[in-house]
Amino acid sequence: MNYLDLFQSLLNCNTVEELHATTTTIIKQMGFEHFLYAVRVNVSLTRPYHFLFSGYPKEWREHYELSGYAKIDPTVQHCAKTVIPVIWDRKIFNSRPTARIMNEAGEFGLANGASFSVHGRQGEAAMLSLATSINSRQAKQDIITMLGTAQLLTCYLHEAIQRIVLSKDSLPLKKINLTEREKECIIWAAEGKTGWEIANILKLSERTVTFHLQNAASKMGVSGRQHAISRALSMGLIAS
Amino acid sequence: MNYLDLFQSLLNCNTVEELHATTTTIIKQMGFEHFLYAVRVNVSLTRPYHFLFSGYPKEWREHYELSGYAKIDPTVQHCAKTVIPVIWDRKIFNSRPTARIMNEAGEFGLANGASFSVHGRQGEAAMLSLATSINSRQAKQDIITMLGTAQLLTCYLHEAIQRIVLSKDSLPLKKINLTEREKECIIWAAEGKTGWEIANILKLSERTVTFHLQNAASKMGVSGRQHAISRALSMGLIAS
DNA sequence: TTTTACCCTGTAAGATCTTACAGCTAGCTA
DNA sequence: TAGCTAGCTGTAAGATCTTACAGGGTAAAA
Repeated sequence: MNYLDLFQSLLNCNTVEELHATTTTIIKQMGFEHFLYAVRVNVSLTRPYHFLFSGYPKEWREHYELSGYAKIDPTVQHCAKTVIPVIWDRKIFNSRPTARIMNEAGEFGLANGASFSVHGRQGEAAMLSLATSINSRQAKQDIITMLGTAQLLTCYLHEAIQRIVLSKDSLPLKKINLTEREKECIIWAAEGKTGWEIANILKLSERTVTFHLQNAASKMGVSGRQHAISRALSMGLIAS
Repeated sequence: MNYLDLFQSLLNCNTVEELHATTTTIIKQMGFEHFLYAVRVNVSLTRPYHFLFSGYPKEWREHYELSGYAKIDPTVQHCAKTVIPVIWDRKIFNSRPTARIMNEAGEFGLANGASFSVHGRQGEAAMLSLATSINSRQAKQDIITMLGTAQLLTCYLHEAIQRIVLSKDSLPLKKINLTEREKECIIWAAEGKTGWEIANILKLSERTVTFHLQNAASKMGVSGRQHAISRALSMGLIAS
């Protein structure tokens, strides 16, 4: 089967609902029953934006949320640390409370599965979990066989979410266009240069540097150089 | 064939040489002949750190470098923009100068291939290109079939590079441990708060806030709040 | 017991940033 | 021609940061 065409179809979705339906179809063809995609965007460090795209049983999601499992879930911690996937296993859920998560998940139809990590160029951190209720040696083997395809799905799904959800106006990654000068000034400010130094580097007056930094800050809806620097960095506005 | 075990072996490599040999073996089993992995780490915005891990013909690398192709290479631009892979094709290399790149690459044994993108949680941006000299319809089809596996390889290779190269002392991502207080202070400073405001938020004296920010800055080898903020952000030191 | 890491606080001079006021040029498009 | 965007510059008061000096504490590890 050619999964590539299927994955491409994710990019043609225009609404979250459409994307949900397409994703559901795809993961079923891959032999999974449930999926959960979650992404965190550091628009603000203290109030990051979270988006959840769930194909999990609603009851399990609620229980998971109420129990605060996200804080101790080993798959979440794994995906926060590395870019390689993790296959659900007793070796991973090895402590008392985490083993409980796994057992309870099994009761809700999430017996076997794997979690995949993907990061975007603007610092978004996302993970996709795929699960099946079948609990057999063969099911585990099937997951291993599917690992590459699933990792690829993760990339495509993230790209689709990025386009549909994260890039829309009034949403975290909405396009802010900094001018060249503004970027230059922010970059040098981020390197610890003073206004006077930046003026020398760019052959401008110090006043002009201040001016550009103010403009950049107001475009990003923040006030102050430090805030401007952090916003520009965490939103990937000045990446080379 | 179970590629997972092969990929896991990448993580057991201890030197770059060992990793190179293992990678070469793997990509050959996958039906490719050449590979090129490149990563950029934003230790500094104006002087980012680059690491190249090449299984490309030396002559082609030199020619590519001398010609400044990196600036216009569509695969590089693609990987900088998205997290999904791109298969080399005339549709991608569609302008006069880029078509030339593709033709010349073919002469050096890089006729068909694909490029994969991966980002790390510390903001590293990496790409892996895999290529074969075979130029047939079947070769293209084989690449499509291998796309998932290759994307997974990209993740594992990046993780291995991260461990062997990027995390070593005196190298860009060497471990810097900020204390909780230092992180808190930096985070609030990055949110645009003044020293006095941070003091109020954290129930400290303003002097103490200054103190922690200075400590954090000196740990990171920078001077000034703005520099500290940008370094902490771009090195992922304060990610939640 | 000494060392180490972490945490906390004060004063004060001088450098730097913020924000208010104000005005100029050039190129492009409607 | 008018309106727009981007770029550029000046002055000045007051807020904020930097850096120098100084000092205090707890808790865990060696």
